[in-house]
Amino acid sequence: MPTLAEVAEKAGVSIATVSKVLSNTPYFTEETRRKVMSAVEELGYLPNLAARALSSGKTHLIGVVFPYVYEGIFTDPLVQYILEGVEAECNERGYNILLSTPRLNPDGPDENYRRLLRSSYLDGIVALDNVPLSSVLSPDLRKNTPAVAIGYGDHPNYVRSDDLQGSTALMEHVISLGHRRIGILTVDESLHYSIQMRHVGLDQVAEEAGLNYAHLPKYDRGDFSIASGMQGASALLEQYDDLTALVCINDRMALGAIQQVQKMGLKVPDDITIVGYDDILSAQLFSPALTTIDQRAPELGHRAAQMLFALLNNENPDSVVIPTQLRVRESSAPPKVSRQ
Amino acid sequence: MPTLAEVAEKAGVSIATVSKVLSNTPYFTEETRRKVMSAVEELGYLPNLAARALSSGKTHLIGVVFPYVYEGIFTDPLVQYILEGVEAECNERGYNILLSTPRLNPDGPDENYRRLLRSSYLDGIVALDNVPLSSVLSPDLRKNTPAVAIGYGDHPNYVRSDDLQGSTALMEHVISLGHRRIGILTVDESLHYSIQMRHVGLDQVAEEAGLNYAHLPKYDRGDFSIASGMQGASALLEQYDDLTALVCINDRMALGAIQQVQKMGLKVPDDITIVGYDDILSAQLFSPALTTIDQRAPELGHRAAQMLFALLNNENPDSVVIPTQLRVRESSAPPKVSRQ
DNA sequence: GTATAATAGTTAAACGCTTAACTACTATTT
DNA sequence: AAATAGTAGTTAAGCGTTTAACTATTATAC
Repeated sequence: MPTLAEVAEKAGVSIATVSKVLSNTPYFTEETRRKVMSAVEELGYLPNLAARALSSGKTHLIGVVFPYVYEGIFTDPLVQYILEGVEAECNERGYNILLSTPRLNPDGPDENYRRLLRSSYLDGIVALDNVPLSSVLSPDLRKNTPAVAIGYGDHPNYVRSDDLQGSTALMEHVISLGHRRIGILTVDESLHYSIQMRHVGLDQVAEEAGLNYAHLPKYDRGDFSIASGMQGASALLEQYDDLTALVCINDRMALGAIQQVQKMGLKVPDDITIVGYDDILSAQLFSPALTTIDQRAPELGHRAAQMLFALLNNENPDSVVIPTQLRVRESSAPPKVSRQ
Repeated sequence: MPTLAEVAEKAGVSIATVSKVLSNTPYFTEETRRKVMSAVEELGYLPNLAARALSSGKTHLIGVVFPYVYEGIFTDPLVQYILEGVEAECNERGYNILLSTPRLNPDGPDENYRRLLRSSYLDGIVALDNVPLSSVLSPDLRKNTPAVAIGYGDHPNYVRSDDLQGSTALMEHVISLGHRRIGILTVDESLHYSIQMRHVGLDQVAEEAGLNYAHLPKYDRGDFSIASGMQGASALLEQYDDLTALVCINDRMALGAIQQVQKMGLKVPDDITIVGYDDILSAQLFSPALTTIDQRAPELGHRAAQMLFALLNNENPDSVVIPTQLRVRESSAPPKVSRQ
């Protein structure tokens, strides 16, 4: 690959002049520009990005971080949409994306990841940070690099989906339909801040309606998967056969639950209401179509990236909470009089 | 950030010695190692990756490239699985992923992307390269960097899904059920090599069964979306109301087609058979569950990455064609006698 | 007891760029 | 006409590594 020096020689100027022309720093003539550009053209010169990074301290690389919280993390719709949003913003500004998916150990994210972050090789970071046990953006890790968190970690700059408002709307919907015997299908809440927030929302609405949330039948050994939704529904209904509604912490578990109760001979929503959270593609396509919460994930990625670039621009952007949208579809209905 | 020089000073040795210790290059005493390591520890030294890249010529960065062929490219299941497979392999070897999603213009991928590739900043590239109009891995672009293509571009090293075998199996399934009046829902084949291959498979099997493929009713203005599947089904059935089967070029169009024919009062599969290609999550969950082709996308990513690392290791890996698997589900059945 | 080889460490060049500091010249101001 | 400011370009230092070439010391061979 040709270097600045070769271009300079061919153009008959110094390498500083070439650098100036290429970076449009003032003080050169049109004549010089032409000489330089035609030398660049002829040689097919391209700047060496490593050298540029070393010299300028800027890599034009944005880290996008998703902790590896479960197998198949890239099939998580949240991940897809965030990636899409961040990519769009970066592409527009000529930045590249370095994708990192650290494995989480009890003592923090993996070594490679920690080195990467602390080495300040990245110009900025957007991280999905919702795992209480091990933050991918702890103060120690992010101190060298501007960062935006998507989630509930304790960061100065964050973008969040309004899980409280979403779960509130979901539970209000179910209760306003007339349901009182409600089962909850969820996961270990220590896994996720946003799940914790959803619980808070469910709890508040339940209490307001005179239900003791802590005493509602609960299956909390799910892992977000369809299979664990089936298991959960099966376990709950075996023990509490009078439930008229199942509120699920995500769509995949809800879809599993629907399949399971149908297998058990119940009709959704006639015999039992089932609702989810996320509004994945299958939620609309499934029969019955799933009542769920759209957390508008594409927005999360866009806003997070915009905030990061504002930060890089030395502005002081405000953190953002993005409201969700209840999608009422076919899987929820008032309880049957006979089972009520 | 502390540098090698500071570590060297603190440890009382030269920077070359520190470098040797850190890279485990022979010829230092245990005593020296201890001094160096404790200096590293105390200062919290981390290598400057830009400097390392400049000096060594290796960035430890693998480019993963998906051309931006349509909006929402990251929700494409193929993309997700490939990303997942490549990430797993890179993570294991301590490489990072640079994600690039070039926009395609008639005269090639966008400028930024071309500069990135030709600048040889990446140690290697895995690219989804299936767009005839504009390769993201043309000889000109990849000449500086080892690369593996996923797709049908003319590359020395590639991984492909066996679209010919997949489409053959799909069409054989439909025809062996007894269907003769078959409609095809597809997209402009100039968009995609793998779509072209699927057409070839459908064609061969049709001809073998005595059907003239070119004369089969065809809707080819789809764009992979559910909506275009609905449109296509509607358009075809309006003109040819005696069709007993619709073969769709991907699952999302197939799911759209099913919804459309149901809306028109037809039952799937009783009145009409509909099959897809891809085996996305919704294909299993949909009711009726979709008969389709599983192209085992996770394998594509894994194999491509393995091949790339073999290349980096100066081996001569063979290109790979990965067989697909027919998934027979509920949406296909023999034609009704009355409509046959 | 000398030649040879192996070990331990240092020096300094190289990677290719950015940019502060400088020179030299021309144009403007007073 | 001298002082000042602006323009065009050069020189050289610096970014933080890696690594080839070197020196110095110690061990081994004969």
